[in-house]
Amino acid sequence: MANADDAFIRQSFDLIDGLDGLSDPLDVQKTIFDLVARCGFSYFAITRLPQPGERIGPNLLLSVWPEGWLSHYDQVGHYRHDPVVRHCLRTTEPFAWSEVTDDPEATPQTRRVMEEAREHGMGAGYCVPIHDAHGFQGGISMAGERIDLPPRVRRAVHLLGLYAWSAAARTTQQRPKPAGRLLSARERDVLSFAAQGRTREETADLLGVSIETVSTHLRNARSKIGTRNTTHTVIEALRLREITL
Amino acid sequence: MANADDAFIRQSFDLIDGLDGLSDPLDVQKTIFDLVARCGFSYFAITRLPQPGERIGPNLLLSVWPEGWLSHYDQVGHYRHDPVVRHCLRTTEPFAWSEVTDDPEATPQTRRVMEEAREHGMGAGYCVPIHDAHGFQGGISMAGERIDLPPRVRRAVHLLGLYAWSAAARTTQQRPKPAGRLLSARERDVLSFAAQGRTREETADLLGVSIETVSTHLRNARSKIGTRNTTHTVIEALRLREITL
DNA sequence: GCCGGTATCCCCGAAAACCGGTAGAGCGAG
DNA sequence: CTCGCTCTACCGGTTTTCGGGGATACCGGC
Repeated sequence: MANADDAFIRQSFDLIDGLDGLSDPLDVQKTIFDLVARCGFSYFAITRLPQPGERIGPNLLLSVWPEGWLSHYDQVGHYRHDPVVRHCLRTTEPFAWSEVTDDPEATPQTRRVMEEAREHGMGAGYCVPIHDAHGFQGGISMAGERIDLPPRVRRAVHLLGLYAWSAAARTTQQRPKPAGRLLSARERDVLSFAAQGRTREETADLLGVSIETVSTHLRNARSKIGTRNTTHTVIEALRLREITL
Repeated sequence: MANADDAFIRQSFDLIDGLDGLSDPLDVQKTIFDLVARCGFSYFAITRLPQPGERIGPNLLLSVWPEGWLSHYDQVGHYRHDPVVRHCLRTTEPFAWSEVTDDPEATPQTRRVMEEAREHGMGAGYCVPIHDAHGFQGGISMAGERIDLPPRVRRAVHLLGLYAWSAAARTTQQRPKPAGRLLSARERDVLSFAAQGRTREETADLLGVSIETVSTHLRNARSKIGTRNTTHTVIEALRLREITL
């Protein structure tokens, strides 16, 4: 049995090396599904974290998922109560669904999500949360009637999930990489002053420009980084090392 | 050779399973060092991300690191220019130091960090960035005169890094959590949300209190820390380690 | 020469944050 | 049992920021 496990691990590692070369998302999907199927899973899904109010549907990167379950899931709004999603926000380590269903503070809605999943042929599952420099980003879930993963296979699945995510993200979305510096010198200036608690007016005086100019710089910085207000922008700019204290 | 690699992978997986049982940080350190030494590394360090303005020193969790290099690193303020740290903010995948030193926009300071590292016996290194639900948290670096990691060994090291981090964080932090003695718990809550770009109204909803209460907390936090507005307060609270990202 | 990015400036209405004062309930320490 | 702190909540008025339009000018690259 241990030999079978090691064989699986070897295969996983080979597959991970192979993922880099793929450019068609369907190839990635097929490759991953072949492997998770060998662990006894019938389904898998790689998904981004939906924005508040958004549905899961448009955020699915790759999936082999029960017919109807996804639309039902979105329709009912299960996302907000899904204990698996909740747990992803708390941990970086992969976990079996069964580990989170006996949550002490489980609500009726929470229980309902899991019951209905079972009715769709997903009585058990395993989830790998994905985090990056900006926090929780999504996850990869595998599901079937029942699962039985030996510890070392779990590790391999963990690693597989991480690279599957990268491959899925890479092949399904063509995003212009802001390789170099994201912000202009002036934008960094105004954010530095903002970090010191300066108002736009003060910053304008200190830089010798008008308050509208400062506002424009702040606005452009917001839209570049994709933040919601100045505070958020300053924090993110700090994290991106665009500014220092 | 492939057999040696597989043997290493098996060992790594066994070690990962064993980490859970350890409670003494020195055991963790010894176990990890034994393994990384087998890959040809002479040093390793597991470190948290320092808060802005802080030094690396107090944030090292576990390390076997060249004498003098750390203090020099802190003294010179290398941290702010270290290309390895910079790269950790952009990627979740492990990388060799050599991959980031030929950065097109390398500054003289950046180059100096790497040159001085080489003089301390660390001509090459490999780094596994660590991210959790709150973003970039730290990393584990391995270094030596020269490295040569076959792809599958890299994967194993990646996984090892993730679990080594967990074990290091678990065993080393005896947390006097009331570290934040200046602000109240609620004040820290509202500042954390503010750091995420939430409005007072959103924060009020999320905390289940009225918007006036949130305003009061923000006001009190401002007057306690002596800051000028919310942005300033968040930045200072971060520096004071009252909140984390 | 055109285009994209940058830097500058302008306007205006809506939304949010700030300010200062007030105040009851709860709780733990002295 | 006070005293102090926290958490909660409200009010009215002022200041600041946000959002979405504009505009002009410079510069560098294809």
